[in-house]
Amino acid sequence: MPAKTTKPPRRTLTLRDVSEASGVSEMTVSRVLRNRGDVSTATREKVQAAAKELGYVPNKIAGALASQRVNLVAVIIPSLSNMVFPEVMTGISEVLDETQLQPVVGVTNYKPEREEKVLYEMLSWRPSGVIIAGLEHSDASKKMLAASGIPVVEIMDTDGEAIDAVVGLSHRRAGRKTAEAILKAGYRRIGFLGTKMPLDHRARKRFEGFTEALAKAGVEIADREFYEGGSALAKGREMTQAMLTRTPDLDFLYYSNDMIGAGGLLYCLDKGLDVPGKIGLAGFNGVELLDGLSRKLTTMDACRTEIGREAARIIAQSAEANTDNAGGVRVELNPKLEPGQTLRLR
Amino acid sequence: MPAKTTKPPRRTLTLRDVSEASGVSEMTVSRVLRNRGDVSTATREKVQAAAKELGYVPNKIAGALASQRVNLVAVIIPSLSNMVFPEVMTGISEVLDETQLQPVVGVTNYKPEREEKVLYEMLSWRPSGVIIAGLEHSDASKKMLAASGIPVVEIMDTDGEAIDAVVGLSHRRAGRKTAEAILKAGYRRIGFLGTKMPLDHRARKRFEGFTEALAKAGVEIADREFYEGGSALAKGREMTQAMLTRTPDLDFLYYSNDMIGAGGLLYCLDKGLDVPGKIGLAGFNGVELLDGLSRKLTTMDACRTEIGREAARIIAQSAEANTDNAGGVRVELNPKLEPGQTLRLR
DNA sequence: CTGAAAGCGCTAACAC
DNA sequence: GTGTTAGCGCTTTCAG
Repeated sequence: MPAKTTKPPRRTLTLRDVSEASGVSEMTVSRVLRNRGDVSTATREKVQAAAKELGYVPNKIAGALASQRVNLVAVIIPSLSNMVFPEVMTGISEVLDETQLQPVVGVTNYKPEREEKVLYEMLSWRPSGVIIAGLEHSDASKKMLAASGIPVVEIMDTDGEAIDAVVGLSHRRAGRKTAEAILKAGYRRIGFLGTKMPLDHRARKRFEGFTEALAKAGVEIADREFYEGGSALAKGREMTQAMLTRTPDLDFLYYSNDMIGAGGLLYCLDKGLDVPGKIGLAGFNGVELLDGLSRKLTTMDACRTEIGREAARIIAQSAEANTDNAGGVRVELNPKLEPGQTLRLR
Repeated sequence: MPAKTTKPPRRTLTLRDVSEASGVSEMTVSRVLRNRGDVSTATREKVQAAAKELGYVPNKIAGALASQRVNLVAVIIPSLSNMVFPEVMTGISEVLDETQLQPVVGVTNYKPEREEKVLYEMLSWRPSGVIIAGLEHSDASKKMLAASGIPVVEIMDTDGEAIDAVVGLSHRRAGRKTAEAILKAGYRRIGFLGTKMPLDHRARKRFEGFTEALAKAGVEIADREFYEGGSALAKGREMTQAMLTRTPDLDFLYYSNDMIGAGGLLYCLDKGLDVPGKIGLAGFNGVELLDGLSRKLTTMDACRTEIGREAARIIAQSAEANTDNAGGVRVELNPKLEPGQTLRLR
């Protein structure tokens, strides 16, 4: 048995290996592999054959260091488990697929300190741009973003100060508009059901806009209930039951998202309640997933795919122009209430 | 106006900047920032202060190139929009959060050529390991994985040949067990509803196992229906209606996933059908999201979180040991049918 | 069309 | 405890 040896560092193939295998200089091999500059068809084919034969995969780390270019876009979002962010991702991918850029996602779980860490990690890879959810960030995060020297697009929300570009909608206004529609339909005894998370700023802003619009009409929220964790559908059901038991004379329930709204709807239908006659319901998001429910929930589409697309477009343009910011573009979408079948018509 | 100038290359802060700002050598600054080696508290603090003040973010590209170490784990999955992969991600993150490793996800949309491209891109960043869904890959993909010199864990499925390690379950067996339970409950006129995608190998294997077990009992699928795209809940509803209209004497419907199963269940309940007396239903996955339905769907939990956790553990161990593969570990989970309330008891 | 030389920003390894 | 030196694997630049 041989004496104790230090493990040889594992090695992967390099340009040099392809160069030697093909008898072409490293530089020309590099040109072929990147489709840059003119290379004769003969050498091109020789190189490609050698690379494929060896199973060579270029080392982007070295390439990025040398070229000072990294075609990654950092996408920082709070969660992947509710339906909203995967749709944003779809929009982003759709646009970036047409470019050299690639999205890389980081998930914060709605925690500022995690956001800070994720951001730091991603920035340390020197991406070509950042798409980040929300306008609320820790001071350190803001500083990093400002100092990053790359385009930054904050998405989802427009109620607040942006660092660079923003694409989203006013959740305060969304809450207000929903309240107005509910009042106009004649409902007056209104309950609110939402997430407990104080860090879901957008849900908070919708709630604020909602109560504000009610107040203007002299109406106050008659009851409220908050939840945390678990299956949103089940929670919506439970919360609705609890609330209607406690406050039986409610005639409308506003949910902070469609999933709990759907749970509430199922509960009401199971109980044989007259929806939307006796009691109306509304959610928020426009989750396509729920299209198969017996009755279409009143909601407001958060335009998630469109937000993703637009943010990606802004990044792609800035990257192309090689600017160090996104020029402070501001895109505010203005979603309408989709009446569905759980809000009575007047 | 100044003469036309070439844009100065944008520069971010480097170790050198921190070194100059703190009056400490680059090497020592590097040590402080990585918590490596002994550095006096005095210099440590000087350096940290300078770094924070400048808003310095280290350049991992350079670091990775120099150290030949990249603490990324490539995770390659078909989709983020059904509920299954986000849960796998949860399991992966849970375990990797305890380590230096970071997951980076790539999405293939069930397309082998996309998988190949995503894999190539990810391998070009020289990750510490790969977690990839399924056992079916293009030859080129298999070659790349084999040549990568890093641990590879294939997840979800165990019906086939693995490249290195595998963590999953036998979908063929899952289909078989479901069929056996259905037969045992006395159902005989059975319909199948699933995705059209020929590339969802796991759904295909469940179907194969299912029909195989039925055949053994002399039973044949009485009707079948496949869908593509759109809201799964809505599709489940539509397909169920179509099938029950076409073949009214069916007494059981097996769905290839819980979402369409839920759509079917909603349809049956809306129609006032006697579930599970007159007609039984079963899905696959154990989607927690659906817990709030009026009746709990019979299903089989695919152990998604556990699969993610186990795969991550294997990668973490291999990375720690600095081996160039995962040692061909094989973990096969064995989920049981969860009877729920849409399968009649005998 | 092809090649040679000079780094990119950091860290390993070793000296002091 | 701290500094010095030599690359990591590629691309940029410039010369043929």
